Amino acid sequence: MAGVNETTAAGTRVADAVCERLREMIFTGELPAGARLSVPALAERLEVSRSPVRDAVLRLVQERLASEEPRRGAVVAHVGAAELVAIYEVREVLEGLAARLAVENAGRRLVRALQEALDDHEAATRTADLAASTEADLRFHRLIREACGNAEVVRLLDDVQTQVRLAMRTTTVTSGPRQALDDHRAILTAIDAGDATAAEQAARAHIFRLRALLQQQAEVGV
Amino acid sequence: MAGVNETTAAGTRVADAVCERLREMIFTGELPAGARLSVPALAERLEVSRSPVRDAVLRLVQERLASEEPRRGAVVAHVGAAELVAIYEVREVLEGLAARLAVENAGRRLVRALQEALDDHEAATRTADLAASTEADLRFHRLIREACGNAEVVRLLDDVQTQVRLAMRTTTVTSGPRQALDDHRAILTAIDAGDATAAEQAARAHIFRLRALLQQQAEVGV
DNA sequence: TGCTGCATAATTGCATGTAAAATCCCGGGC
DNA sequence: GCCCGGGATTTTACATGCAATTATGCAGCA
Repeated sequence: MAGVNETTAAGTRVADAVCERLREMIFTGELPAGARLSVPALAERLEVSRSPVRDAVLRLVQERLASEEPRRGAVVAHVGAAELVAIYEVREVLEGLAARLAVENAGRRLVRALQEALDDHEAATRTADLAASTEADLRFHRLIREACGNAEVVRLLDDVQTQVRLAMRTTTVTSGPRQALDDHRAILTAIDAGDATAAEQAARAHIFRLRALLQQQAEVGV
Repeated sequence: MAGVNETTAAGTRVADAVCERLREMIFTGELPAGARLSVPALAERLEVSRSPVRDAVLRLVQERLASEEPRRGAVVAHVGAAELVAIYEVREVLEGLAARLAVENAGRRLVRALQEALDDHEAATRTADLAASTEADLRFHRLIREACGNAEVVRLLDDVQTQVRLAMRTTTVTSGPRQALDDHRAILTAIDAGDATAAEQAARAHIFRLRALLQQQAEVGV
């Protein structure tokens, strides 16, 4: 029942399924930050042998969802407020770059998709639908980075998002939804106008404000 | 003889030694881009069993020194001109960020170390000592990123440098040494003046020019 | 109660066996 | 000459065994 009961799709390795399952367990909190990732224990729990579990845990370490010390095993990584701030400093310039490149590479279709995400976001905020609001927010950012035409940027921002998700499990971060909407509108306006520099500035300003909020909340938390 | 003849230091795993040895083989060209990383063959060559070799190859894949397709093994990654340009777009904003943070965090000691690196770079350029010139160049950039106080930035720029080194094995990139010196002087001047914005701009402009050179050479190559 | 030291148990990291799949080699057909 | 198909060979990915190391539990002592 608790096994890796995936429909073994073509070319699927057990290690991939285990890795995905472990990610899920981490993000749902089933494996909280600091939990030991014992290979034999997980192998029994997931009803597979130790080899694919070992591979999966090593991958999680590489992805920094887990941290390890040699000969002492791996534990679910803990992303603290300080690390999150550092990540947001990086995110600021990467989102700025993505917005600039998106203007240079993309066309009307992007603008329409962004407008739609923004409308959904607005509607979800009005009805206080947190899940839909978060989804539309994430979609807005994903549309921009996937339109930027730079695979490195996409990969790095995906990593950033993963780390942020992990941090959310321990650090509470409530970004003001109204501010985010205003920021997104400014970004869309710049992209719509074809102004790459303005888009970069607006995207950076957006993340800058989120980071300021983070730091503020971290200080209160301390 | 060809084995992993490391002095097995405390806490050292065989897999670590193998990973380091494989990196070395990749960067020296002993394993050229596209070469298959056959686990049994490497295990025999390095005189270890297949397990640590497997772990090492998986890590190289995660580091993107190798690429793999499921069930078809891994090969040494090939970083083409297009990928390198994408990497330099990212590098531009990251070096800019590092320079800005360095101004905000560091003090006189950084300025002195940078001045020294710049002097060495200048001297090496005058005597046409390519190795010393490259070393001083790399040192200048390393000093800045390690002074920035953001572990994420350091890690990402280290990754960038690794990818660039890998690309150098296939793509020839000769950056104009005089331009680099001028750029570095401008960066140092801004840092010395404590002007974070100017430092960010100067660092970005430096990488921007390197990227323009890359694109130019790539076009000639095509 | 709280700490120390030892025996037990569990885990890590490496070695090796194996089925299924991919690659390679080579002769035959067009 | 060039492409296709079939069998031998290699390789991958998983399973499992094992020694060294580390964590754990527990008795004894202050």
